[in-house]
Amino acid sequence: MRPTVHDIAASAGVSLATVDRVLNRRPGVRAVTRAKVEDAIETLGYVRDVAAANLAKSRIYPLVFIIPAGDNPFMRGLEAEIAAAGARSSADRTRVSILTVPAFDSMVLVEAIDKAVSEFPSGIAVVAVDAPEVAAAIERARLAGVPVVTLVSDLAASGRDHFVGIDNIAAGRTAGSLMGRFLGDRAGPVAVLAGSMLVRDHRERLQGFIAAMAEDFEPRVILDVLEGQDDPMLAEELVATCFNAHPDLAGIYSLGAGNRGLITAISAQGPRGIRVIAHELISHTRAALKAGLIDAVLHQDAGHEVRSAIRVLKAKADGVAVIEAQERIRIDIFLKDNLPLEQPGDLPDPSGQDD
Amino acid sequence: MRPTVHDIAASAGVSLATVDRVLNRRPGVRAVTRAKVEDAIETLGYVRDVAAANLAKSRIYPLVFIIPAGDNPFMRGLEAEIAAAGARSSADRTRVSILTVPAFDSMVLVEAIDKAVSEFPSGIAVVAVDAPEVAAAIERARLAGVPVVTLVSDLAASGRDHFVGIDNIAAGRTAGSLMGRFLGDRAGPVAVLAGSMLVRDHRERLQGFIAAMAEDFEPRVILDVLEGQDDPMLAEELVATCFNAHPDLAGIYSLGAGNRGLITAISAQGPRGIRVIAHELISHTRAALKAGLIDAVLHQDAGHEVRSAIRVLKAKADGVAVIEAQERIRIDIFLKDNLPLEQPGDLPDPSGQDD
DNA sequence: CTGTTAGCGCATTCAC
DNA sequence: GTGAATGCGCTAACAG
Repeated sequence: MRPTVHDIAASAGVSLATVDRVLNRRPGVRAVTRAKVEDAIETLGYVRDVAAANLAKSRIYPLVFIIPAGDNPFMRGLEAEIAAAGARSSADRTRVSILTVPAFDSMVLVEAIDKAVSEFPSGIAVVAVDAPEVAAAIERARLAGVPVVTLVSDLAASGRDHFVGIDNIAAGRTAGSLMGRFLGDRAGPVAVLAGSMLVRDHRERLQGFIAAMAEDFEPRVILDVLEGQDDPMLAEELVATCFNAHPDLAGIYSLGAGNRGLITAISAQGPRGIRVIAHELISHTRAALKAGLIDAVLHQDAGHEVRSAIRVLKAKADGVAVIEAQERIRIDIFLKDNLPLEQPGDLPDPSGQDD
Repeated sequence: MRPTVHDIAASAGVSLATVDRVLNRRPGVRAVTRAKVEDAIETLGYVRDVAAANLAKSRIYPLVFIIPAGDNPFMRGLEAEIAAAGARSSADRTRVSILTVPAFDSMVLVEAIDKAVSEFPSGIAVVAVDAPEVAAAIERARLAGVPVVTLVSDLAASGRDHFVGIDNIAAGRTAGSLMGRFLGDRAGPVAVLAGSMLVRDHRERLQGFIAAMAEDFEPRVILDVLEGQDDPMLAEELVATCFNAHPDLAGIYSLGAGNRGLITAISAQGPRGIRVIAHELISHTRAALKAGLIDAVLHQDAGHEVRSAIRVLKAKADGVAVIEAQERIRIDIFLKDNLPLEQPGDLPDPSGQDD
């Protein structure tokens, strides 16, 4: 039987209240008494029953997720996963709320963070915008004692407690490595379609892609990056123009969220054997993968990210350790041959817009 | 505030004990009373607090893992992950024990299952051997009310509650798809190195590989499968012989656990530009990936599998639902560019033997 | 500074 | 058939 507070109280010759005080590092205990108790804890190998503690405290963990608004399907899928976690929240004593803010607007994001902090939640998960004022806001949250994790897009300089997301440089390298192997001896330049070079994820993916292509394969021209602003119309136009300008185009790496435009442009060209690698498995990319229009899709599992963020925030709030391996978000690689079954709640595309 | 048993007792005009009886479907309640209570449960939207219930019951979940003995590094890594979960077991009210049995010996496995069942654990996870007597043993376990999940290797006919592992046909298809793309226009046959065709996982991977190669790419000779019995010496010999017999060999798919022999044989050949795809990320395959001797490694995350098995068994024991998406074991694809950081406890290779 | 007591939500004796 | 009382391991008033 595991030792309980009673056991350590008896062993140390004190009362439950005193044991509780040292367990929870509360003041009002003499150093000697404290030492006796800590000794007993040590020798008995006591570990606190968190479930019982939470029961006694009637503790719930209010958690705030701050994510970009807009019709980016990945973000909407993320939101759906957060909502799904919220529906399960009674089981894990958690209460999650979602704040959506205009994408890429650091000032509004700062306001949202400050507002969230003012309500003293147990933790905040935020899709960060790469700006100093945001880092400062996160810093304020931490000073207020509110754990913060960055989600999907990191902001290391902020001193956030943890980052929940993939290694985007590695993702770019992976795309480059696959592209190099897929192309083999085939000549011709490679195009890169991004959303915006102002976003850290996109920059890092590009950086990794270029590095891997350069290090491991024969020299190959990589065309100037096309910035589609994650807008399907613009992306389609850019890609179509690129096709015309480079009839010998060998491959395309789409590292952002402009995939519907990309797919439209590729379809319009007919089969030219161009190798295509894109990011995020959503309905459009899934269909294109099946149809052979896209060769591979790199992906991050939004459900995993949300569950991980919740586990990590709870752990930080309780000051306990997490299982590192469980919180590592994988760079999933999907070919048409290892597609997971489509599930009802999976990354919906509610607006019928694009990604 | 969530409704509690008190609320529903008050609402139904009965006592706590009666509420408890209908909650736990115990006899001794009149139909009318039961109806009243169920009504209150329904209208108040009561959901039981499992943590509190477990506290009251002082419940722990004894879980038994039955896995193959021997020096297969994947299995030893699996064992390490089970042990790691055991070390954390106090947190989740779980107590895991490990039974190792000789590999591929169905009779001993049956004995182990029956023995485990006789101690009435909360659940059993077993790396199944594909044999009818094993299916029968699993069936007996379920009749005894003990939930069973198959781990890594399935046995669907057994009526197990759940399978924790990857889709091996999809894994084979994925390997085939990658191989086809990696080879491109390059001519030459492809070899397949397996452990044994008596094992279901290996059969399924081969089947998927051949199907994908045939469906999606130009016709290509796939040589007769080499059965290395997961023995490094034999595997090396078979691969070396194959190299000599087929100077134009274009690729090798290693779908079993004979990778050290494979790697030795490839190294001995010097660079011939042969495309190699293997299974399971362990120290040898990791090194070979970095060195460029292997192009890609398909992998299943043993840590995830163990944690999933525990979650599923607990859920089955409590008769509650699992989060499907969380329990789907991915076919991880590793290139040298997306290798996870090597962690101390990761898939050790304790015996210095092989895989 | 330290101890006593009640209670978190639920399960389980025992009476009635 | 049903209810009252006690306790699981822990925290939080409130006394002293």
